[in-house]
Amino acid sequence: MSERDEQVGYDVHGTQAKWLPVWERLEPFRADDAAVLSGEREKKYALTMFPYPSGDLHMGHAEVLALHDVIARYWWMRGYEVLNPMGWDSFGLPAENAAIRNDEHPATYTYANIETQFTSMQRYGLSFDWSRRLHTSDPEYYKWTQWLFLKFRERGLAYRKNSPVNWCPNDQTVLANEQVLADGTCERCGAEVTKRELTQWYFRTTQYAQELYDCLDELQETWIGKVVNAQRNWIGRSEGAHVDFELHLDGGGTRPLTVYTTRPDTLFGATFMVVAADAPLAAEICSPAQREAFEAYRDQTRKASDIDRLSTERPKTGVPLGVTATNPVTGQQIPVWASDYVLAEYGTGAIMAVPGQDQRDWDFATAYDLPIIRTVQPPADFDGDAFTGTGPAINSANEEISLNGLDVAEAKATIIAWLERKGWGAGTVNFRLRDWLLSRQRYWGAPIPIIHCPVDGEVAVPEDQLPVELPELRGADLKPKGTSPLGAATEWVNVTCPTCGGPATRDTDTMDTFVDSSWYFFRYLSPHDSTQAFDPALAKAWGPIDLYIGGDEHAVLHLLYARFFTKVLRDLGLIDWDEPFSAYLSQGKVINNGRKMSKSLGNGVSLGDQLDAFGVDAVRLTLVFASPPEDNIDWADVSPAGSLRFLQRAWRLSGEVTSSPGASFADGSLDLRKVTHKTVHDAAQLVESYRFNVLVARVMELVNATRRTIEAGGAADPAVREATEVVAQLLSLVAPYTAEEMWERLGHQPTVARQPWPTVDEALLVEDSVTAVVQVQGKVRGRLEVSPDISESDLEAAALADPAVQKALDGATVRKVIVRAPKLVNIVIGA
RNA sequence: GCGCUCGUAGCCCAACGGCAGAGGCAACGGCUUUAGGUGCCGUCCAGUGUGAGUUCGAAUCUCACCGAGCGCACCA
Repeated sequence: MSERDEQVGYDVHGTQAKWLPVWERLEPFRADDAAVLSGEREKKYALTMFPYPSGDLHMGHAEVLALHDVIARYWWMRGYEVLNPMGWDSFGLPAENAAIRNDEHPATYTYANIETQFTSMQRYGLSFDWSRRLHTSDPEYYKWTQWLFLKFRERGLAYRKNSPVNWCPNDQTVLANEQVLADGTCERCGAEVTKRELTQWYFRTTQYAQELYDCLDELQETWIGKVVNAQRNWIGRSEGAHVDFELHLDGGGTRPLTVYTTRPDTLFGATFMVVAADAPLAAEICSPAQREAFEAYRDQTRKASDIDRLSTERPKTGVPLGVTATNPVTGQQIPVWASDYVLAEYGTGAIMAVPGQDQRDWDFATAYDLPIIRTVQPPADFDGDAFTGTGPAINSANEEISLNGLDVAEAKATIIAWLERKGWGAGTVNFRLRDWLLSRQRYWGAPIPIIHCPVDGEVAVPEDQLPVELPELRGADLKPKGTSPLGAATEWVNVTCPTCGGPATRDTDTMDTFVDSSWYFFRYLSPHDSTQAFDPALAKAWGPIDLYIGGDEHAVLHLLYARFFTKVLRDLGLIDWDEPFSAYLSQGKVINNGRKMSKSLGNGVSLGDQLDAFGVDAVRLTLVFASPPEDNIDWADVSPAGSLRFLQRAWRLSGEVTSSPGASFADGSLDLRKVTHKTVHDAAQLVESYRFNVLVARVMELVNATRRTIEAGGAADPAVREATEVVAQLLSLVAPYTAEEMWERLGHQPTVARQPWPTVDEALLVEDSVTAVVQVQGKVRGRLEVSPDISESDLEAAALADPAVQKALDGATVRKVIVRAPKLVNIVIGA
């Protein structure tokens, strides 16, 4: 016992040491599948993002775990059967880099850190069902990651293609689009990402683009808005049209050149075309005369990094391809150019350029002196370049069709219908979302279960041979060399083809670790099942997840991938719901002095130190109380010492209650009982709307009210016992050790956390009297104590009779009286 | 440039369209204490970023602007 503990009487660390083993023995939070399968109890599935084992837990973990635990514990108290599992996302690069540094196996680092984090989580007093613990790097787990990959491939949702891909020169591996930040750097290490042409595995996420987009509407209400918004932006749905131009090749002959445009209404203003310089199409159609210039330009653009390329400040450059195309509405021959401002991977990799209505095309046209035709009438005072606003169409007619005078929306519909009739185009929808590149040239991940055979090509590893386990490599074997380290394990690589029995080789890439985490919440359902990835009956019973809590950094990455996996699993017939996370809440960051905590700034706060100094409960309380969950917490603004003081005040109550357990609360004093029941009533609403910080404030009020009653000589009042028991119960959501200790001191058995939610006596929620405010012209001029069920006419009469109100009225004419019984009267005066 | 979210006491944050303050931190004062710390009691502090609008009434709804955070961005 520290000196401080001795003086205040509350032994923080002793209390922790006392209850932790009791809870381990009682296992109060084990989820009962049978109760849910039988329908005996309603289910709740609480999930928080599982951590990567990169060392011990830090403040960020502490926050999300504390928030998450409030809701899980609340559900238990409300009588639900709660599935609240935890595991580790344990494949990934840090372990591999540590293994190289220390000349060891990545598993050494990984599993040591898992044990450290597990111990810390246990001490942190969380309501996890530890019997469902999993690690994605266990062969028992990644066997099913591989199995799912094969299922996806059977449906054509996993495929290999050659394409320019994002390459991180530091991590020596390819990256998915989602892992490259907006500034062209690696999401993981910050290195500048370059491009490489490689044959890689992809998941066909684009096949689900429309559904992933549409379902966001139903998530709008229950997900935090900015995440839905981020996903909408990332999927990037746009409506437009495909338009076919006839391309005249240099050697004679024609071929169609299809473009995607969101502005088909401006087709009459298309004065040239641009093909992405790095698209194969550009090389195919380039005339011999322009070939040399084109190739020089193309090679130069390939060398440019994304950082340069993405700069919108950069002047437009390009080279003519020496061919022309026919504008289908004007019949004009327009030149075809190659440029790097058109992206090969978006749309068809070619555009119709309408400089009159598109600033990029305008810039290009002015740089190369190409014609500009306006097809939308700008306002008289418009003095910009391209006019991208709406207005009537102009210069847009031929013998067959005229758009002139139509507004943009009408013109679009008209021209699309016409193009469709002519067979020259069609309205279409396009997405920014690309397929998910899942291959990685690193060791510590799930091997891709494919065998390459010179005879049979790509062959799936037969299901009964899964998992394809990682070969034993360590230390220098794992050094990045631009190709997968697995390639060096020749005994592992060289196999016989499952189809023809001839010599063949394994695929040497591993899967992106985001694949592992895209389905872990299914594995929690039956984590020890060796016969299937998960039990569909349990998925039906427990799913979908009722609340998912995690960090914003996964707003598009993990959350989008997990949604994609869920939809595919549904189409595989394994589940019957469409979205994995019914509600999503993102927690803010824990910062210090306005800055992100970091070693270089020297402003890091050690979770372990805080726990040692103030105890688990005070740290948890501080994190929950500091702000709404999604706001950042600045550790400089909060007071764990203040939290500890409050816990001590609450704890002290439990020692001063002199009535016996089981005392009839009905005999207690009404004033305190009303506060108690109102607090319980409001607490439920506060938890369900995730306003945990306000919940804590309300418990503080209840403690204050109870203290006042005791000071007034009410220690034996049953209302004091009732209030203190409620404090213990509500506090168990946030400060489980203190709550359990209070519960015991009040004469009860553990665990307080599994006590049913206190019953609210509705009669106690009704006030005897309320203060009605009387306003004159919206300004408060008087107050009346009235019965809560006073009639509107009585209240109006009382208000008008009030001397203070009479004075304020000063004989003026009452024009109108608004009565909102029992709380408010507003008197409107004047002519 | 487009989009989403948010601006309330010195600070963190509350407030079904109806009295701007629930709770906490900090500060200050008192009591307790040899002292510091702890504890208890009390005090101080804003008219809600700015400007319009809707309304009997706006922190709350609408619009514009300013500022902050986040997402997307040469995506045609």
